[in-house]
Amino acid sequence: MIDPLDVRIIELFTEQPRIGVLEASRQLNVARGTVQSRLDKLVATGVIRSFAPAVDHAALGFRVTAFAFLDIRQGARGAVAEHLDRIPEVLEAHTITGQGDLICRIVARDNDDLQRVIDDLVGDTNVVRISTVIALADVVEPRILPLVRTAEQ
Amino acid sequence: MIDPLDVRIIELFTEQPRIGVLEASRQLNVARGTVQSRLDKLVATGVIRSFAPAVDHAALGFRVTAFAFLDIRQGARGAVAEHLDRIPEVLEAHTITGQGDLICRIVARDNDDLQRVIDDLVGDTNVVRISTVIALADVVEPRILPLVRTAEQ
DNA sequence: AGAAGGCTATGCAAACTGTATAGCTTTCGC
DNA sequence: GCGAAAGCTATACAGTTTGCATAGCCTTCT
Repeated sequence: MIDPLDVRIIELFTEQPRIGVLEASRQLNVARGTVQSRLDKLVATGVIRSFAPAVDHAALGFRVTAFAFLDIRQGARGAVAEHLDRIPEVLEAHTITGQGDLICRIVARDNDDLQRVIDDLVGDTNVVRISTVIALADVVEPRILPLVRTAEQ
Repeated sequence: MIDPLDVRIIELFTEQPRIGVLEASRQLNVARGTVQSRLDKLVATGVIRSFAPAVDHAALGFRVTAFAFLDIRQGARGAVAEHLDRIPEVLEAHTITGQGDLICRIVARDNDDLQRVIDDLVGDTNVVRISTVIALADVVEPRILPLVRTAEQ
């Protein structure tokens, strides 16, 4: 799937994103064309999804993160999906196994604002029930490099 | 906080990350120095956390995503954090309010592999109980732009 | 053994970046 | 209202990087 050089390339661009292909090739002691073709391949195979800037919602003023579990009316998934899609504070949502039908990651400016967002969520009559937990501290910061290293070879 | 031009810059670099400052300035009809200073400021204020490549764990062979809720022994948060940190399949973890002490996002190659990861999680004696839900479908793909737009001005 | 694939090394024109300067306009505080 | 400060435009230039192409070498697969 990916080899050690791929891993090092991903690590390097994660740690020093503005580095450029040429400088990367110098630091890795490989030819520039190699880095270029490896990068191209990583993008082509979907391993690297994008080089989009990572935006910090906290820096934008949305300091509260919460997870919401929604029970929805049977067969209403599509409608609920549209509803969720219209709420910017919903950063992602998945259907899940087990009790509850959906899990959503939501953000808000503060706890009062979170109430507004939750009210917005339950404003859809297809949402039968909602339970919410607030994320307090990041025990493990969002990361992917350790996984990349285990995927090597 | 951020103004419409900042939003357009973030949008542009999200949609066409390899675009470069010069081409961005052309598309936005502003001077190159403006884009450059705006970008610098967005990075300096932390709104843009990084330009790291976004790695797709599914493309690496980790096709199953799950959320695990851990009950842990009182006062053992630090120990558990270290434990979680050593498991590459734990992509993030937060302490949360309400029942349960931690929520983790974990990935695995398949359902069997998920069992292995869960076994690894419960291998810590400080983990009293764990319940897991598997993410089936992405109802709302991870996103941030809608939120960025609402943060404008 | 031959073919295919991947890496190295090299070359060149075109484009981009970093950095700096000067002028213009808008905004802000007094 | 006025001066100061801040932000944007426009321009300049050297140095660097990119995109693209080519040729040789080595390893792996058939």
